Amino acid sequence: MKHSEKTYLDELNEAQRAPVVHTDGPLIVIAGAGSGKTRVLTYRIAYLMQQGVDAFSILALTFTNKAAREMKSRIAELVGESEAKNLWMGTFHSVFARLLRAEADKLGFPSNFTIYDTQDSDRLIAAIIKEMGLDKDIYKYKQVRSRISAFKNSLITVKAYYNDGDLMEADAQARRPKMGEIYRTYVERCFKAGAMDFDDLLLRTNELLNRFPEVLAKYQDRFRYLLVDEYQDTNHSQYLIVRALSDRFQNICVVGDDAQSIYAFRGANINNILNFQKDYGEVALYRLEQNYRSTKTIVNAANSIINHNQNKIDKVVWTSNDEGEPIKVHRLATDAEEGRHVASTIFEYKMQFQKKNSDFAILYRTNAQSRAMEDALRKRDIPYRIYGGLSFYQRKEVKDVLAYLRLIVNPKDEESLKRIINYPPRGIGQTTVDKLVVAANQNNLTLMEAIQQATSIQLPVNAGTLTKLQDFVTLIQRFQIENEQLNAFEITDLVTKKVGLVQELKKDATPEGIARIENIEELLNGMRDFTEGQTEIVDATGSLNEFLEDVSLATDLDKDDDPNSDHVALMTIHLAKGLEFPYVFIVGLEEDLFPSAMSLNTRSELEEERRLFYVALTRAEKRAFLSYTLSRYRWGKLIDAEPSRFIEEIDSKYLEMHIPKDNYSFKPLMNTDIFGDAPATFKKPIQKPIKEKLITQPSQQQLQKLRKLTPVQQQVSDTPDLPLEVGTKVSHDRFGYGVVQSIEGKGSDKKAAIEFSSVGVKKLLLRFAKLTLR
DNA sequence: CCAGTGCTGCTACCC
DNA sequence: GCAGCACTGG
Repeated sequence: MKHSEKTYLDELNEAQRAPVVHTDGPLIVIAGAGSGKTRVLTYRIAYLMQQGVDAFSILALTFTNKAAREMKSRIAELVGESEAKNLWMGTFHSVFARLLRAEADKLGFPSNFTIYDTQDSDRLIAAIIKEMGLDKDIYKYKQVRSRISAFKNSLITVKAYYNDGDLMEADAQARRPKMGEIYRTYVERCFKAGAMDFDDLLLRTNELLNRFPEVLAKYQDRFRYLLVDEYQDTNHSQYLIVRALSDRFQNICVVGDDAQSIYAFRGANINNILNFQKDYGEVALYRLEQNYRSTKTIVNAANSIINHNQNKIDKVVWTSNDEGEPIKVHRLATDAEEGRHVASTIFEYKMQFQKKNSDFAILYRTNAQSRAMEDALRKRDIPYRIYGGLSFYQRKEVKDVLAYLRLIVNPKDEESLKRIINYPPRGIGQTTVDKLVVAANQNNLTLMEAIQQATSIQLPVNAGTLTKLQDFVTLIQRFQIENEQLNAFEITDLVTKKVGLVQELKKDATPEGIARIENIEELLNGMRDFTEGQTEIVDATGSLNEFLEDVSLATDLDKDDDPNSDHVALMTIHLAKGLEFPYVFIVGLEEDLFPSAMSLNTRSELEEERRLFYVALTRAEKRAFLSYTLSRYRWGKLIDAEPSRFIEEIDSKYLEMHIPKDNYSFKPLMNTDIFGDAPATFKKPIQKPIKEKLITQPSQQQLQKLRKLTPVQQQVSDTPDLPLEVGTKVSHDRFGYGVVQSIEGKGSDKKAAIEFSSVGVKKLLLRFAKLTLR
């Protein structure tokens, strides 16, 4: 069903409508959190199309593939599916990967080039450092990789590096004078392997547009309308691409929020948004300041945080929503306690207000914090899903399968070959691979070619090894022939069976081993869905090529949720950008964790952490819960923690503090200053006399401690956090086994109707009933 | 060449 | 607390 133009413009407020109907020329939309910025982008595209702009000439760059998909399907609702299909929409990386495949030959790359992920890059860099005989303790591959990445994101090519005395000097000072050589070798090897890393997708696009004016002209002419979401998070390389493409028509609309810029660490340049008005002439500026997402309390609390930053564009985010509930702040003794507290609060809210699991999100600064949360949720039988972390496609067993597929598609791929040439073991060891690499480099061949020409280049291996190598090449070549006839699913199925990957994994009967086999099965299922899903799209073939492209740029967030599953979401704050949840827990609000210890050196880094906190808080619609601990496990050790400065930065009138007095005793004596000053860890803590609603039932803490001692059967009591809900199976001393039918009342009056197999339904006052879970 | 063991470094985030 | 890697003995 097509909406008429009027209908959907009516769905926007005045501030939102203005940038939607301002079709031509450069414009910037500064959009506060929750102000409907996605809506503006979506409707703007729909509006352009209704004004007669061809879908083919619109390019929209989003921050995640998921955002692109959602926007596209919404546009399809507005203007029709067949039209929306022709839009170019996606992340910078996926859009320009596609463009590069079309133009790859100009840069000397095969059109089916492989995309190296971070791990591939790391392995290649580590190999190069080793081959060059450098000290791996000085040349740490991760540091080298991130430096190379920084070069690329600033458009510093190898040549530019060698022309820049300061850069070389800096590396020499850092005792890494060979940095340039590593960089050069890395670029050469990627090129020879027909591979691009993530940064190359942007760097090579710039190269393409700079070196080939006719290519630039072609795409300038094609993409007459550009839209860029999350513009505050673009890096220099992305900025230059946008700049180049929009240069001719200048119909460019960028949307962003400087207060939500959280990716400077990976090269994002906040100046891109701050300087937009200088970069283009006659820029129209629109502000979206009304927040539709959150309560007044949350919006104002968030404002009070961000006001501590110096570097910002002035804007006032406001809302006409309800006042809402104060933000709760809890102090817990340990990370495990924090987990239990979060889990029981979720449980309590679910019971009291009939909430779904998906109404809750737990946000943390680092992935490592998920464990304590998981443990607690699992004990409470609360379904959850962890987003991010090690993504599915990065798991070892999955990458092994993918390496076969990548090698079939692109036999030059060095990293994939090295990964699987002896997996499953086929008698080709490290020594042989080392010889192969040397021979390939000396003769300027790919590894695969070096094997094929082993005799003529006099590869120094014995006859047995040579046969094994040649058998491997034959295996891959057979697959290549098969691949011409088969779709992605069929070829993968064939590979896993023929190579015996699953048999190899079956040797390991541990739960981890079984999980690995299941992952491979899941990969196959995913591929089946992919191939079947592709049949509707005209120019898609369901080929392995396309699948691998999708996979290398997929993120964990992109994986569709099963619509039937209802779970609590666990993720880092970075990942939560752009999302919203009724109830949000922000955990681990401790100095050195959040703000991260690595951010404390400069003001700008600290300000980025603060923006990160702003992003976290503004995810919440109804209520936010903050917590911190007095000690937590980090790197396997229990370390002391002090409350994050960010808590103090929130205007205290929005807070409700829950600081139990008793768990001061958890502080080790060591931390008391022997000279009698206040303990150093409590530098002006959070005990200022705020509208304190201290916990009225001290039993809660005690109970949690009690539970810790009796983990087998939890004693049910009258605390609001008891894990009882309709359907809970319980056991009673006298009546035996039963199932909870309904719950009424609260506090000490809470009753449950329980159906016992022996005596039928009984209504019990939970204060007295001695129930245990079973 | 391979399997088992000990050591290291990580935990800041993502396409 | 764990994963990935290097080293070593068979």
